[in-house]
Amino acid sequence: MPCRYAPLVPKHEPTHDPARLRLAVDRASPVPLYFQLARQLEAAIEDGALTPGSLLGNEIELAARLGLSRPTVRQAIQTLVDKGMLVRRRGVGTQVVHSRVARRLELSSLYDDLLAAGLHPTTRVLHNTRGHPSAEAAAALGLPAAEPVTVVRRVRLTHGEPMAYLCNYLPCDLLELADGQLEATGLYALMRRRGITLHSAQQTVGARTATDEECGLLAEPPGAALLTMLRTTYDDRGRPVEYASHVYRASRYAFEFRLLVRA
Amino acid sequence: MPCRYAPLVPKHEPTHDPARLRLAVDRASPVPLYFQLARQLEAAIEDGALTPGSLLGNEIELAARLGLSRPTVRQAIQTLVDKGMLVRRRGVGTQVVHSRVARRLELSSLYDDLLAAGLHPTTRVLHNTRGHPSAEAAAALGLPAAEPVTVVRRVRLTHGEPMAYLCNYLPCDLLELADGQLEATGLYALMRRRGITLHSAQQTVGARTATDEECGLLAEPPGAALLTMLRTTYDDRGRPVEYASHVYRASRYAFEFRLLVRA
DNA sequence: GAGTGGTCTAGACCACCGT
DNA sequence: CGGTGGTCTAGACCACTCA
Repeated sequence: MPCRYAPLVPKHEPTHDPARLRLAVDRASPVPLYFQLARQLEAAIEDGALTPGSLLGNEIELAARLGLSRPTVRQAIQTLVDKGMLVRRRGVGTQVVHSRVARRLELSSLYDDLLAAGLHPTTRVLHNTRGHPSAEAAAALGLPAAEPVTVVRRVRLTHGEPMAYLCNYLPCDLLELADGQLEATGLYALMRRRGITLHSAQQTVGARTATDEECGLLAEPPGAALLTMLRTTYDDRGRPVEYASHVYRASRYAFEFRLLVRA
Repeated sequence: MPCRYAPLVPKHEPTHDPARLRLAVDRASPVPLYFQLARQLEAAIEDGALTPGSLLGNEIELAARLGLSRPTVRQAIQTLVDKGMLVRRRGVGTQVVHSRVARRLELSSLYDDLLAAGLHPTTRVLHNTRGHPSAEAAAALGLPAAEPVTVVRRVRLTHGEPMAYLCNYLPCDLLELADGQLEATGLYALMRRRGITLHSAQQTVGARTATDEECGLLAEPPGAALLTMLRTTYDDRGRPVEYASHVYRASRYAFEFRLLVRA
């Protein structure tokens, strides 16, 4: 058999007829119409009712079928295009992307990720006091080096096994952190609970060999490779709200994420 | 001095008057109006004409001043919100984000990144033949394990110093790769040149200690920590076009990127 | 209550794709 | 050439924030 790279969609025809999709919006609902439609299309793709490569049917017709205006339908489609689930081609149509990769792009909390993965995360608080930040931490937070900050050092475990060693620096009047809270949940959840809206983060991911102290904390043999992450997190006003220096056991953790090519 | 976390914008007033911004669109230009406006706002932010925290002025007025409709102005603003440069708040206004972090989110080519950083990247091709893929590579590309693929192994250097060891697997009828081309430029540039439109990628970043072979290729001492990346790249039709297994010298390379919290 | 962004409509013309 | 998405208009009403 020759080495072929056949297109996955030989013709631009819908695999299932998208006209048969059960789509309807509820105008009495407080949920925006474009959002209702986007959710239904997303569900149809995940259920397999809209198969990869199938065409969606043109926007005008879709709008007429649903009793919506075209801009509203476009807005719904756009949100899925932004998520990478649909692709638009002028003169062709809107097509469901083939790859079924997990969507992961948002700023995620390690605790929530582990919880969602069923890994029973727990936290051991080593340190939770005011202290002076390192030079990088002060610079990242935009504070003078003499200004004290909240310093939190934790070991994160899954099923009782150490997974990561987390150092975090926060402006000290941002929120109060009780040890009990830090053991019960993640830092981001505590920040959200205090009305802080996270907006973006700058991350640097690297690797190095573990120090003796880290080997002890993480139960790794001497000379083990660790995955490192430095992160500065900003709220929706653009204020830095956290500087983090984390190390992960490379034998038990890796970063997984998806990138979209921006237009 | 007490530990204060003063808001960076004491009052919601523009630091510079955005009404004085020199904004104008050219209706004769083939460039979309919303895009022209977005570019000008972006430039104003980067120049400092729009200072972090300043308000943009309401959309209605901005539209009137430019002779545009409000949806068009909204579209321009939305592109900058998506980039993380602006923040909208209902009842308040549209505000320039404070943090001046580099925007980096797109799927990037190592070669282009190094070139842009002035690091004079070069490539040594170790291997460029058809061969059988590993099980993971075949699975990632959606091909049977018996199907031969193009296997490319390269060492990437900067200023003559090894930086990374790159193994790539491609469907073999996707494109022809001459050694000379691989030495002169990056793989993504060659793919684009062949009309392949990259769309998204799934990446896994981890760490491990180097093997003896890798130490030799990368001029690292035994037991050195390496940064590893596995990547599957898809084109705009959703077809997998590349599976990559890269290792980077942790002493000379780290991944840097920015995350936005999705709404 | 005044002002803001969030949503929505019913049209219009253009640019690009494939046949 | 017909059909598709890309862009744009001139309004409208609502929800939220803040004084």
